[in-house]
Amino acid sequence: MRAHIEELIIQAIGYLKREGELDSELEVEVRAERTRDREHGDYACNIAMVLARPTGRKPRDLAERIRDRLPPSKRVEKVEIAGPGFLNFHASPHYLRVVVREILADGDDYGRAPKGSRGEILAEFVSANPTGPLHVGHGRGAAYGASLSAILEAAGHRVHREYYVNDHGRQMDILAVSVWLRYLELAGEALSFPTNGYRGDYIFDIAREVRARHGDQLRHPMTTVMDDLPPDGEEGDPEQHIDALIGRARELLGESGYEACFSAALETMVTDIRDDLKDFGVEFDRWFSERELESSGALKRAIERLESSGWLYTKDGAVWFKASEFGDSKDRVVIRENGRTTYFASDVAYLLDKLERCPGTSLYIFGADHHGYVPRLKAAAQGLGEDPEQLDFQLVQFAVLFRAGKKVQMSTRSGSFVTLRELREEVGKDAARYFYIMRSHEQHLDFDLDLAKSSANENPVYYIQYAHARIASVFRELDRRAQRHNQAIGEAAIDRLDSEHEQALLRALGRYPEVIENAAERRSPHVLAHYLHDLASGFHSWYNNSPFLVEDDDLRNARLNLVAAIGQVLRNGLSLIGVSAPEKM
RNA sequence: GCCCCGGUAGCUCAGCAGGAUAGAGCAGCCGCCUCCUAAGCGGCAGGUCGCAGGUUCGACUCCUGCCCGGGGCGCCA
Repeated sequence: MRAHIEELIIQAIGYLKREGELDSELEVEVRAERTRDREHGDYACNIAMVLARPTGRKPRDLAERIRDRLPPSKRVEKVEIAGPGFLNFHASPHYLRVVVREILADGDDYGRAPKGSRGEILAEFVSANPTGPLHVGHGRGAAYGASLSAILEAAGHRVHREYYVNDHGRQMDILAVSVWLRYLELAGEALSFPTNGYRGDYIFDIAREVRARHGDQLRHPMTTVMDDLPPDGEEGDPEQHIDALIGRARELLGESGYEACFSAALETMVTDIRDDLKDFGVEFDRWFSERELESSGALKRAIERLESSGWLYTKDGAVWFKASEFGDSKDRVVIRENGRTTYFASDVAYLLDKLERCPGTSLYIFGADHHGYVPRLKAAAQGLGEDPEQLDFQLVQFAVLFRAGKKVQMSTRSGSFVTLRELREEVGKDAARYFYIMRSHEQHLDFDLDLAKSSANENPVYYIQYAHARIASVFRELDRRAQRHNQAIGEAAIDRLDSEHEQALLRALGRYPEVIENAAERRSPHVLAHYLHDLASGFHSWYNNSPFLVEDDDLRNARLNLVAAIGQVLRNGLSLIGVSAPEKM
């Protein structure tokens, strides 16, 4: 509808240009917007005020000229000029009639643009290191990424969802060693666990598995393990200690023994994360392994590409990328003095791989703490000879849990953090998904656990779900009365929906496709969450105001059409944000 | 020091590609179940849109500076 109105105005201006009323060179960007006040019709356009300056004419005069030239439209009842020169468009009854029919006909597809009608997007999100279970911070990225991906898809984009698995670096080695040490403990060795090791209980679980599979094969006496290692903790450097321990593990276990610990840890963690996310309604098309970048040659290829364009140089024994040439604050090391590639090198390789596979947009969804990556990845894109505009970064701010009005403290190292799984078990998937995205992702989130768990009216999730359940219950009651909903009769009598509540609901339903579009463009699922809350509110209000199951066949069926349409839109919207639409509560 | 978010009603937040009287939920107060689920509805009350300049016919929205809160700045991952 909005696009339709904009088109009408563009045509009107075109006429005026041809008639010489307006300078044909004049550049105009027409934008219609939803009015806030019903008094102002349904859509308003400020184009007359915008053009007043360059043309040196009075806005109201211009507005009249434009109105006179507007092509007729069945969807527009009247156009008024108001205030300083707004063009106010009132939707026609015809348009409102069509809305319900369209929703009932399209069903689950209502509000969905044709697949592929917009560009292709590769969305990467979560990508948490597989060194431990997901915590509540990852939860927000997961909920946001999944909801946004679904919305983008509904808006017509082709979307690829990817999780980048950091299965390569030092953290993974530390994880493997942690597992091995716990294994040794289980085998009966006495040891003091390194300060920087991973301490969570899940490490024991993995160690038990390793032991079940390999028995005592990987056992070495602690005296050998610790022999001559730099000290840990207070009197030493924990970093040096753990690195030496990694070296020792490789030495004693050999390639295959070490790999046993490593892959047991990796597989267990990735599987655990995958299951966790699946239960959260978050699924990926691809789990992209960092190690694959090396084995597939992508890493080498990316570095060569930077090299051949002359963006690499050697300093202090390391190879650097001239990121500062492209606006990054400093140059970045690609190959370290010790010959190993950096994490950044993998990022560049993964980026190259993404751009080769997806010709559209590479969407990065990061935690806000990663904002420093933005300039360096844009620099990388340019260094590769690609367009940095293809990269889209969305930074998700932190979520802080509150219980009984107090902040819930989290500490990652100790292993006593609140996991996503725990959160899900406590408040449920629906509430968690909704709460995570109900606020703008650019906004810090106070996650109120008590509110999320509350089954009272203050909980917005239940409020929306309740509207849907009530709708289902209306049809159950109809059934109980042995009556049938006749859509055709309702459609013929659609003009009977003339109360304020009904008119407002028709307008709200018609707005849904624009909400999807807007939420997609702004990368903001919260826009949809708010809309659904609004729609539910409109429904509850109507529900209390007038009965649906009335004697009058025409009126009853017309109202049931509207009720069914609202249920459909609630369902469609909720499914995009991963919240269920219950039939009963 | 530099960079990124935010500062709107008592609380949590919408609104911000400039527009017509600044919105919602919660909390507070007052009402509504012989009726399709009261997990609901109606009403009242509540705001110097952090502060100061600037751009504009018009600024919560854009620009600059400052103040306050959160986060980030590695040959770590």
